[in-house]
Amino acid sequence: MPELPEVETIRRTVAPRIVGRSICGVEVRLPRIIRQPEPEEFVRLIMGKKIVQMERRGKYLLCHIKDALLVIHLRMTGRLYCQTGDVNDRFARVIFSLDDGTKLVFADSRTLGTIYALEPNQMAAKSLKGLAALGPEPLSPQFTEDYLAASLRHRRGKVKAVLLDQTVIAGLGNIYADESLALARINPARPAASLCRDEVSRLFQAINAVIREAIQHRGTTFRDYRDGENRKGSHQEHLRVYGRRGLPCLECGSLIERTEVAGRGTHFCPRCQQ
DNA sequence: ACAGGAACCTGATAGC
DNA sequence: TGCTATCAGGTTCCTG
Repeated sequence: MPELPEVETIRRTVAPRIVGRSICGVEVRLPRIIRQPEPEEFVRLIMGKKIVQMERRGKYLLCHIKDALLVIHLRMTGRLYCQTGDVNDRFARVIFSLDDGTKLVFADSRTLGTIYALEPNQMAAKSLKGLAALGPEPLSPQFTEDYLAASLRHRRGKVKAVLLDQTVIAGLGNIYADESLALARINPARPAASLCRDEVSRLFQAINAVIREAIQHRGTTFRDYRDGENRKGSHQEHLRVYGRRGLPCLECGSLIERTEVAGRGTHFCPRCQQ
């Protein structure tokens, strides 16, 4: 499940291989991946254009192309990687050919991923709702302890639900929400508004630390995730609670439990996270 | 306005 | 062994 650290790792590995190149071919094997505009118009809009820059916002990848913006979201099982030669991947859904022979492959077993192309006027209008509504990035100056405190204070839901809300913080998903709460020693089911200032402070530090660590480890590969060169990450070797049901807590030895919170599988230490 | 849940999807896995 | 039901979770959409 690509979250911020995985998408950032993909950006870092893909960008050097595509920035400065021009798109000379687009093979759309599964048209419904292309959400906007219609696939034929999509191809016309980006064909022959030079890729100027690649950035990430939350879990979105933004390829700035001359006079257009290519937006990619990997959702659950999407992958984006570069290769040369024939594409044998049975899950390849859209393949961009570049003018140096590189192929940029969007592959997705579950086909929930989405690709958009925006024209300059739409880029200004922020026509993609989810992208336009994103909250601040962890590790950015806009994401402060005061902001997190305010975001939690006037919420009635559970703290984990707030962490998963992309309009509050951009880029956290199920893995890093659980990991952040574990490091902060806060129970995921706690009402968001019930956290005291010290807990908010710990959570703020934990989110930043977890995201920073995970980027350093080039993301978490549970099953599907691969970087832009089709390699696995290594952060799965450093997880505190996610996927560790029944295994001992690294702090206290209690067995990690798995429940459901905010409609998601949720992992926590019953002793450290009261 | 906000919270909660279903729908979208299909490969992997658990259970019979 | 082989089949079927269930699970996985990011986002959007719908309902209360």
